[in-house]
Amino acid sequence: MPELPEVEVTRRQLSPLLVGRTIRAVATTRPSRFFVTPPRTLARRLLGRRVLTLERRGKYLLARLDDDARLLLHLGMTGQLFAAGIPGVRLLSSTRGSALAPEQQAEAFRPDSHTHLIIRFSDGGPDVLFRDVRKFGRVQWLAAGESSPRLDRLGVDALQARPADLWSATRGRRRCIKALLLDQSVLAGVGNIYADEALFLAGVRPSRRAGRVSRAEGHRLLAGLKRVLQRSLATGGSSISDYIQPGGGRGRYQDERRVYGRTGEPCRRCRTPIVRRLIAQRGSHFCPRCQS
DNA sequence: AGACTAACCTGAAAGC
DNA sequence: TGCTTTCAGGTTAGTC
Repeated sequence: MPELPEVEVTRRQLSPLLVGRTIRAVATTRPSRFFVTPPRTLARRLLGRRVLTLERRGKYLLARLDDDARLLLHLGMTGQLFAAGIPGVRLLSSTRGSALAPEQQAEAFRPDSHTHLIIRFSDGGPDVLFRDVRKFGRVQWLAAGESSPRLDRLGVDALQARPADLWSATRGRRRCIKALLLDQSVLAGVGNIYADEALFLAGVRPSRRAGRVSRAEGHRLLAGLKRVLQRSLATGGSSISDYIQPGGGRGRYQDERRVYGRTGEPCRRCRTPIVRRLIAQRGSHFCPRCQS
């Protein structure tokens, strides 16, 4: 699922497809929760606007427009932002990424019922598409100066966090450390995969009470978190379920996972089978021997 | 404060 | 084989 690295990879690849271009047409699917701003309103507001910047805040993407309005995007669980006409996207969007037949790889994506937003530009170049099978993603238009509770709630971006940020958030807290890591108001951008990976690197069980995490462990936790986030960024993110890059490529970080989705497989450090348990209402993976 | 639940959504996987 | 049930999870909202 898209977390900080996937969203940042998306931002980097989507930037040149958006920034500096003027919107000529907008096509959408029917109104749904996907559209925080109703599709017709959205289309009206975007028409004729030029995109000035594309930035990331936690798992959100924020496009600034030339009228000082902003377009807020969230990929949710299965969101895919990409350029139209690139080969193979439809097939790559299926889970598990089985091997593709060569003739299928050359097949270009055509908008389907899950393609909720299509943006066309005045330069006639490639369209930008937002596809989301489960519709957990969000699109919202923000007027100039309009605040957004979603954005305002976010804590420090996980890549910018300092040990003191995590330390102060854990002091005296009874909730488990995994829940705290997933709390976007504490560290923005962390999701299930990287929380589990970071906890493994720090040797801390996801079920441990946050207040019981020592200063040294907290330090290791944040260092481990940044390490896995940076490494994932460098490998193009994790293409575990539906994530694809705007250019159609797949990330490779899933090959480097230490615990996430490795239930029953041997721990890479001690060979003990990785355990999966429901913690903080999330599937949580850890090594029962390496993490305490 | 925070644990828990429901809701949203669909396709894959598991169950029968 | 084929139909049915379960499951996955980011975020918000609401209850206790």
